[in-house]
Amino acid sequence: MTTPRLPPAILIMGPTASGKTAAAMALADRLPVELISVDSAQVFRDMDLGTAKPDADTLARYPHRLIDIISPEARYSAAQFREDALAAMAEITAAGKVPVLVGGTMLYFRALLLGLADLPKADPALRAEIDAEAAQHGWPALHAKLAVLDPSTAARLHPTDAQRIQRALEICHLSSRPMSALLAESEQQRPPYDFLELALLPSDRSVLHERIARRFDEMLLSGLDDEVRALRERYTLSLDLPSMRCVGYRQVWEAQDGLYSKQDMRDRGIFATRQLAKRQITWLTNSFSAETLDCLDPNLPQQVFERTVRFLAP
RNA sequence: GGAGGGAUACCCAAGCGGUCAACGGGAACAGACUGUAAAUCUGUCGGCUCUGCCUUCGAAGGUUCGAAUCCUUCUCCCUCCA
Repeated sequence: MTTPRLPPAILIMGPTASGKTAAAMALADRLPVELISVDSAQVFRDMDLGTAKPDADTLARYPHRLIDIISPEARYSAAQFREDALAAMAEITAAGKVPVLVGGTMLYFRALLLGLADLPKADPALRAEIDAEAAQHGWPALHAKLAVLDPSTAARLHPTDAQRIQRALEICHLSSRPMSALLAESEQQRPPYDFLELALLPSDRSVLHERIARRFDEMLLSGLDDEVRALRERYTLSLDLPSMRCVGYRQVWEAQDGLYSKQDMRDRGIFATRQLAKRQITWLTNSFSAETLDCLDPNLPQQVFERTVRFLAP
């Protein structure tokens, strides 16, 4: 007796500038699919150029879920993504279509596939308190505190890893249990879908680097500087907001504040994007048992299409 | 033609007689990662037969026990005066 097949879902994962959107559109052209963006930067409204968001026309023809869903003043999270993505997938599946999740935020893919432990959610006030304490005593002091509350987490964190120390302390305070214990108790919960995991990886990283440089120059040419200016006028933003820490936005902002020249800003923007791509690639190759396609192959969209057809029609 | 300033590892840049294979920063490469992830953090980063040795601080000489650091000449770059 065979168990009924789970509804299919397609994952297109790849570093920045790997041609994910083109691949997704190739599917949308010929198959009954709907697209869900898996991108921690494209969730922000009015951040278009720097996040390489598809333009308005493209989005009208190829609607993407989870793009333009929050203000640049707001914060998103992996847990929120999981919830939103699962809701969207259920809707799409109920409508008889196949969800296609496309993007480059590997933590979100991970959260979706493997689930997240039952941890307390972020508490901005508490984080502000912890930040204030860190400003006064330094992160190593907070790391020492954590070593008392949650020795095993402290042991695996470096004393300067501000973000993780903060999160671990936050969990201790909110749940009065150490993060390590909560994680140990959690079970993996893979959603009820039959996933096709595709990884778009470059066979030659230097070619991807060239592509990133070209694309960043295009962003600058098409007015990234003005976009950041407009954002700063329209919203109450600061450099420590997740939106303004996005690659490109941060560098343009700092150049506007005179921290360095336009030329330096370009270089820094390109380097930061390269680092980003590198981290994405590392995640992809280390964390998912995905089928790899070469994102530098000009036939990539066609390959993704063929692979998907084979998957959907066994 | 004259007067100054500068040449340091892949790049920028500190050092100005010994503790210098040479502070920093960037890049590159590797790694960690559970509600900030386009984030945050770590390691390596001249060569080797690697608790030591060898070759490096524009080039060649010199002074000194000892030089990237002082002197001389040369090459190249910048500024100013003609």
